[in-house]
Amino acid sequence: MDSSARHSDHEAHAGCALRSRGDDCRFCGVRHLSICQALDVDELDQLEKMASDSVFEERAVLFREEDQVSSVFNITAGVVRLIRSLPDGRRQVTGFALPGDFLGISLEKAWRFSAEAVTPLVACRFRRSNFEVFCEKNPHVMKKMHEFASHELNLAQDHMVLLGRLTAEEKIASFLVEMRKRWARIAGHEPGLIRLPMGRQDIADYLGLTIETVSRVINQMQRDHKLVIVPDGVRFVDQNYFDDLAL
Amino acid sequence: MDSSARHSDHEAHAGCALRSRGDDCRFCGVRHLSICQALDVDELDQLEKMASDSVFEERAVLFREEDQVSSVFNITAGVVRLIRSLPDGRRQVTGFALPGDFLGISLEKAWRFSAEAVTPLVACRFRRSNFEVFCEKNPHVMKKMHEFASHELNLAQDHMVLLGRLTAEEKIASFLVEMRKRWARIAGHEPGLIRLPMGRQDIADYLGLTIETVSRVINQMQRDHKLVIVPDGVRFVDQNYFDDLAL
DNA sequence: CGCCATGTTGATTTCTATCAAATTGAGTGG
DNA sequence: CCACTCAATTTGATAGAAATCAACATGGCG
Repeated sequence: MDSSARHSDHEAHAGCALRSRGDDCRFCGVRHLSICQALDVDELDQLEKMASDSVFEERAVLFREEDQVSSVFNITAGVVRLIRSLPDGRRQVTGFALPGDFLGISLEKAWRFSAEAVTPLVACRFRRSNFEVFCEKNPHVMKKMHEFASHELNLAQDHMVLLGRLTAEEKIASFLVEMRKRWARIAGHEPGLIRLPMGRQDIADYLGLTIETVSRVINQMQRDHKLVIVPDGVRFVDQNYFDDLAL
Repeated sequence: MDSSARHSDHEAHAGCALRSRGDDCRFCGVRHLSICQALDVDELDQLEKMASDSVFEERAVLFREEDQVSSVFNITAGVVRLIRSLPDGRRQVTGFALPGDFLGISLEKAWRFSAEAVTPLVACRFRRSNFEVFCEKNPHVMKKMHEFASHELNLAQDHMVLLGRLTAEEKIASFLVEMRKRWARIAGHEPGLIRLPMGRQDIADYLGLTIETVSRVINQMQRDHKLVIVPDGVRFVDQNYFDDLAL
């Protein structure tokens, strides 16, 4: 859609060295992480005809809770926050979508959460109606969708334990370990730097804490020489400390 | 399998007037609520050959976290608690399975949570290997499975908001409203009595609270004439109060 | 250089957990 | 039928973790 999506400056902002899909699914940097890993060359061809690259600025809204699901997205580069809001303004961030993650797994008519770009974003976009037909015509794509949904469900249950039963310190440690694992999977190796492109408020809303508590706990961890805070993220100093605390 | 499953005393204990599957899926009391609603007469026949009624006593363990998934279950009568435990004994109840609910939607090799009977229980049991083949041979069964998983995912996100952002009072109100809705769907009408077959500790572990807080909040609601506590459940007095507080 | 959003730090409050004890109630056996 | 037992629940007193309220610092950007 927008060829600037492939420019390296976008990728740098997105906190991810992966290329966007560009014009050819076969060269897609996130294919091995995404729903597309299930597809053979022929299916990939079909899918490519339906796909368009879509670029969003930081803070852009991809869709809002209650909106009709007219498109589904495969994140190519950048980070998205998924938000459920209460009428009085309280927010729960139910997850962060990273490169390779898919938005629209549920095939329901309306979104049940909002999605906002945390960083500049590139996403592979499909019209929902086309995508649904594609799924129903390819049983093993449907199965892969179901596997993704099952995986999401497990992650959601992990997160319930975190929200319901962990202390603030354990929540932060679990979050940092989770981010380290997810970036490692994307990069293909354990990164020295744990990138945290989302702000403190987003982390707080993800962990069921306040921004002050998030700030205090992370800064206390630095004072205790468990990590160092660096621009755009943190670096673990005492790996064991985190592995012991994390869920 | 065990014909005593259909005796009325079991059903009374199970807190549900529904009949078990018995020998014939066509007469199953929870069919319209369950995965089986998607099946035509022929598929129902195939499924019936794979099914066996399975009875559990109160407190019986259906399976534990990490166990191989050798069977999947469709709850016919009674209530199950789904539990994730931390090494130090902290527990999070991730959900309660009621009649019509399916355990084993994810088709992974190992369970990610434990399941224990809260009441005497009747479940329709399938060997996992058979069931998986059945799903893959019937694309619209796979689709129905995926719809169930998507629905679970939405419920999980609702629960994240509850755990992360609601006060104790709001959590209790939301829980009671949730139980009222779920029993209403099963009974086919709004019940006067909201059945709570699970103990206070289970409710606490579901809501991320302590047993003392659950007890205090419910009893305070009674003192404030918002509800009355009755054997096996509660009865709403001030419906508006709950609708206003609930998520 | 100064503005505004974001993040940090400090003081205090509040909600819920914790610790402790009393009460209820279902099931058991005399 | 009633006393007894044990688990579940309720209630009370206190402690503690995180929220709230309030400045203050930082840092990117026009």
